[in-house]
Amino acid sequence: MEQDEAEMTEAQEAARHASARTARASALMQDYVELIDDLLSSTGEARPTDIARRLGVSHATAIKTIARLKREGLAHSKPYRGVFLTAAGHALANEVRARHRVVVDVLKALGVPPEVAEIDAEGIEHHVSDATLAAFEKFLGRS
Amino acid sequence: MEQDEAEMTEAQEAARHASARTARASALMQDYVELIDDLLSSTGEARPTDIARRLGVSHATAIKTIARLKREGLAHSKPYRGVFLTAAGHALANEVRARHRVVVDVLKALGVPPEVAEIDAEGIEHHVSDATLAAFEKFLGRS
DNA sequence: CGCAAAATGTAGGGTAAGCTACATTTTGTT
DNA sequence: AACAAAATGTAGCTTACCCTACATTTTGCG
Repeated sequence: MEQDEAEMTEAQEAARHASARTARASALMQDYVELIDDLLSSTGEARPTDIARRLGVSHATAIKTIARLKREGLAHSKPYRGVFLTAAGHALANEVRARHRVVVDVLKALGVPPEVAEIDAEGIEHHVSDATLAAFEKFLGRS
Repeated sequence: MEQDEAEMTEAQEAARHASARTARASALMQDYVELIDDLLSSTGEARPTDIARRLGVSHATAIKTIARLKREGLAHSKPYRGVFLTAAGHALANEVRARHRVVVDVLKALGVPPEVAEIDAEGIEHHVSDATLAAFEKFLGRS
């Protein structure tokens, strides 16, 4: 019994870490999709160079990651023609942006300075599950 | 002017992303240190196999990461003799644990179910800056 | 138009973190 | 003491993400 419980806890902890690893792995994809969506709606085009500059990486890195986005069906592009999102990519962008906004708002509501809230939200948002997001929304609604 | 402001915003965004990347990179080290500290205080020893099982990775992966901890001055060990933390490692573990607890408490205070709070905190805690942590503590203190 | 600058793409290298498979050492049991 | 099982360590492979350096294509301007 005790052993069963101990193993259960251990398995749960392993699952927690696995979950965090998965979130870390998809965080970059989400950042790219969100940024591409921003660029498309604000300037009409998303060029690798702009993406790279906004993310603070070299354009070579951006191009490689964009290739991965394409492989995963989130974006498409033709050489020298800018990047566009697929329906899946666009949907993901919307989800991510909504989550981002809620996280920033919650942080600010808790007294975190706005600039700091923006910075921290960038990392936090990728680890906020649906259940937590729902709680955040409820909290904001009645605060 | 407008250009300066635009560049400023762009640089800030790049910095935000750089910051998130750094946090992601150190998250794993923190997880290891926290876990090793837990194992040492609860069972008196931290063996690679136990660490691997608790993190949900193969023992080979755990051993490689422990080698990195040693390289970074956070831990030390001799072959077949378990892992121990340096003073720096121990200090980091305490910091990380405190942050973890505060994050879990804040999530719960916001209405996130306890089990979910534990899971999400595992990822979130690594992105909580000192300023945000301070705000969280203040919030908990008066809630 | 033609040419230089900007953007894009490609090649190749580094580190980190994961894995499986195999080798070695230690532990524990008979 | 000897042997099997468990733990530990090593080797080698994969993928991701970052970089610099170089090649190619497009763009824009004189």
